[in-house]
Amino acid sequence: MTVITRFAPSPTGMLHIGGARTALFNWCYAKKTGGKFLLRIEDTDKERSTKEAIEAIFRDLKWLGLDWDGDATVYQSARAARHAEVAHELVKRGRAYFCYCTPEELEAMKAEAQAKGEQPRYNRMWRDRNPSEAPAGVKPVIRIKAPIDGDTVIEDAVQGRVTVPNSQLDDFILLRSDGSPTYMHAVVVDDADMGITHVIRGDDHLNNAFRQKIIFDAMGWPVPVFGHVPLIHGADGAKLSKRHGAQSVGEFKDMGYLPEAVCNYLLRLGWSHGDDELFTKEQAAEWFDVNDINAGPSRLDMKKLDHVNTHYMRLADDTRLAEEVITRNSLKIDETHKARLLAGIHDLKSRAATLVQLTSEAKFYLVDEVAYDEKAAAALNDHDAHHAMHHIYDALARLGADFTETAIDTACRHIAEHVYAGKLAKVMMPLRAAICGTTTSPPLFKAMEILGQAEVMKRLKAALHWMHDHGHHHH
RNA sequence: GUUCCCUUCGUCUAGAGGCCUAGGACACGUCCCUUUCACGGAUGUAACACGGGUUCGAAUCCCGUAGGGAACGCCA
Repeated sequence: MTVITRFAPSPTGMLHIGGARTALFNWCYAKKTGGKFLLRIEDTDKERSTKEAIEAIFRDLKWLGLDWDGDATVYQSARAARHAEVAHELVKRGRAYFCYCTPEELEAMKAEAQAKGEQPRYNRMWRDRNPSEAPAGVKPVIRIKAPIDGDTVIEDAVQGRVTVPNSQLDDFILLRSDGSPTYMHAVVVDDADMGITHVIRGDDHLNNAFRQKIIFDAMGWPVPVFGHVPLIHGADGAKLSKRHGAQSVGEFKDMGYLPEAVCNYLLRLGWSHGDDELFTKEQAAEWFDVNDINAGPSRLDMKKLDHVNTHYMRLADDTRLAEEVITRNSLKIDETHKARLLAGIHDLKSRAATLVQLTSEAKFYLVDEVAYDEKAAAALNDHDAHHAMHHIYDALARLGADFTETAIDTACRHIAEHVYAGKLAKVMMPLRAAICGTTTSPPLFKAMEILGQAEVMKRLKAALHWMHDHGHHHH
């Protein structure tokens, strides 16, 4: 039997991080078993479904590298006729029936149940009643004949055996009075028609699984293997929501996380293969088993995501990262800037946790005039610094064609040795501030070599002017 | 309210009755390296929710309790 899994998002919003993980699990399982991974858009809620959301789902899945099989994506809304057909077939087989209750009657039923402290449930008044007794002018719905006695049991691949007494399940609606299918019904018909063998989804659907099994059974269709994955929570343990910051894949992308890092992190959240921490989704697919998904919920830990991302930043190709930096910048960038950036990116990428950080730390390669941040300004606004800067300027000017990392290093250490009793920091602090406008940077001498002598001397001169204008230069 | 699910360091987790003095990763502390910040290396703090069973032996099996979550629509 070929394994067929699916991801079935409803396009009512952006692709959620939890949804992405579900997709990842389904993708991995299909890959592992040599099966298929299908995509179905559950757009039966016409009020809330949007074209933008559908496109965002495609975009984000592709960004994550999750390719789906099948000639075309299945749109649930396009299958309404088939859903209705199955519902009527069920009536014909005596497994479902028309119900002519009005919304008012249902409301009364609910109120009565609540008054008695019971769960609001349909009282099955039309289950065995002859349709000839139907009131005129009421369009019926179709309800399933749910079993009345016994238990319904699901062997869940994640949660284990789950049993619910049938007394808890009522005759829920399959087809609305306007002829449209309910979600519960549409899902089953689609999963059956698509040949889905394994349903891996959020555990908010665990309760639905019982109801869905009833439909599968009524049609005599094989019930797929269910695996209900616990939801991802925020750092405080509450359900992920807007106040936790990012929750959609697009937001993680904007925050500068690499797709391979997001995949790795998400896969490791709630699933494990021993102590393995860093792996590609292809590697995970080889290891993957639904049984290894954890039954308990997990929390999003941005610090750990940062760590995973740091790992993949280092592995990432220089050109790719340079392009990311350029597109994330609003600066006017020419060929000289690009060449500097490409030469400097290697040292830069091992220091940044995200593309956003990388972009910010690469900025000094891309500007023509350095702006000093607060700490850099403080470092320059200093008597010794001004003194040192003159020494540096003179020494570097003498370097001429030998403006290499090594030569610069030697020159700076020479100054430190002879003027500052060997304290190299006395030279480095103002120099870094002048070149980068910050108090942190990648290895500075190398960066200076990349910038080139002309650019460096220009920046040193600018720093000297700045120091002059800011007064603390009496020596 | 009813039903269902969950519970190992702060977080993600390993763990399938003896391999557990409970392991790894992130975070945090200390030290080393160092031109800064990182990285890296070393090292340390830190958990089986609670209470009963079963067993020679329980993080692991069973039952309760507490806490957390989910579902109960002519929403998906």
